[in-house]
Parts: sequence; structure tokens; C-alpha cells
Amino acid sequence: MESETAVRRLAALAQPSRLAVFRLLVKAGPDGMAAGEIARALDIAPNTLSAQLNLLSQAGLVRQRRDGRSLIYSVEFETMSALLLYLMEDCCQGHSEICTPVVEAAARGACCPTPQESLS
Amino acid sequence: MESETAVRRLAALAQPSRLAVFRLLVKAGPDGMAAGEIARALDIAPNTLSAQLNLLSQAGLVRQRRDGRSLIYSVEFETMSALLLYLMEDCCQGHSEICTPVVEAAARGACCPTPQESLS
DNA sequence: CTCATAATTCAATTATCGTTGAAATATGGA
DNA sequence: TCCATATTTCAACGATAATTGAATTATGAG
Repeated sequence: MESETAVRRLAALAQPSRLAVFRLLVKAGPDGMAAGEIARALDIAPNTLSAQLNLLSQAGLVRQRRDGRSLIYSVEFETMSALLLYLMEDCCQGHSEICTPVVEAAARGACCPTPQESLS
Repeated sequence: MESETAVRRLAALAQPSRLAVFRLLVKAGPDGMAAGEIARALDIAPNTLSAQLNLLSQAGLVRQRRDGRSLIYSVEFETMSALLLYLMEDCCQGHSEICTPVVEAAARGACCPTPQESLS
């Protein structure tokens, strides 16, 4: 991932409402949520939310699909994983201070339930 | 970590120069680098860099120590780990789409050399 | 076709951020 | 003490970002 891209993605997440939207969508999973539903859940004006969703979308962090009159937004999980990997990449110059606690916590089940199952 | 704190930390990283500074400091490891040394390496004016280091410092991402006339900056690895864990936390609502690739890549050695060694 | 719902786009305002030049503080050496 | 180096602080300017109200586009129902 290019530095420029990473900056755009970090900036997209670096705002209270947008981080809240993103977290909500992660919880919603692949099914996603309609824009109006998100607006009601977080008490954000529809037009304000639209601008924020557009920014998240341009950053590649969420995708949009239409279902009747509703626009359903869902997380681009691959982009998010790539961003996390990019941030962890830096710690690989002989210093494992950053990623070791992350890997430990994940392995311990602090993150997903038994992520080890996915390992070969 | 509180949402507010996470936003401040993401915002600190969401700027080209600051992300570059942070990456440089991660590569420098616990020894860190002097402010002037960073300024020369990234071709940033000393006063501009100072403002950016101050922001990174206020976000808790770097620490400062004095060595003679130089101020040495180094990464707060614990803060960075905590931020990554916070971002991964969201994917634990029954969806492992985000953290599984991260854990896999780390285990594969894409991140630190053999981070598994640190696991109990 | 007409109407209501869902969401976006546009223009304008306000607030915040990044950069710059000049001045100030801190440290070490002569 | 005086000077040079290292870095920060301050004030100001220009650029960028967030929010709001009004108008617009898109879809589905009757």
C-alpha cells in the first residue's frame, strides 16, 4: 500500500462520526446497513452522513450497493486488513515491539474467537 | 481505549509528514532519533517538524528524552499496539474477516521475523 | 403519471490544520 | 561569560475539512 493511500484511509477513520460509522458497519458484518438506518442509529443528519459515507467509500473502506430505495453500506474487510498490515509492516526492522502484542492478543482470543483455526 | 483517544491517534498518523516521521521512528526502534536528524532525513523544516512531533507526542505515539543539546524521539510501542488492537476489536462480533488475515500474515512472518517465538 | 420515501448533491459558513518567519529557550564548549 | 548549536514557541496566513439548509436524483407504490 502506498503511503498516500494509507494517509487517506487513516484520515477517513480519524473523525468521531466516521469512526463510529465504521465500527457500526464492522459489527453489522457483510450484510451491511442502509444509510438511513445508520443515520438513525448514530443520530447523524442524513446529508452529513452521506458526505461521511462518501469519504469512507472513496478511501476504499466501505462499499455501496442498492436494495430497492435503500443504499446498503458494508465494510471492505480486505482494505481494513491491508491497512492494519501496513501499520504493522514498520515494526519489522528487527523490532517486534508493535506486532508481538497484537499477535499475542489475537492468538489469546482477545480479538476474534479462536482465529488460530484459520491458520494452516 | 476510548473512541476519542483513538480518533486523536488516528488523526496524528493521518498526515503525510507525520506518518513518515512515525515510520522512520519505528525503524529506528527504541534508540530513537534526534529531532534534527529526523528533519534532515525527511527534509522538513525544524519548526514544522517540531509542531508535528508535538502532535504525535500529545497523541501518546512518541516519547521525548533529552541527550545533551538534542531531543531524542522514540516510538511508544505500547500505544501503537493498543491502537491496532482497538481497530481489530471491532471485528470480534462474530466476524473474523479483519483480524484473520492479519494474524495469518504475522504468523507467516510477513511482519516480524518469527513473532511466534514470543508466544507462550 | 403522481406522490412519498431514501439518499445525495450543492453552495455557503465556520472551524480547524499545516506552514512559515521571527523570536525565544536550553545546552555545551571556549 | 559569550557564542554556537539544537529545538521550540508564537503569531499570522492560506488551505482544507465539517456542517447545515435547500434543492435534486432515484426508486417503488398507487
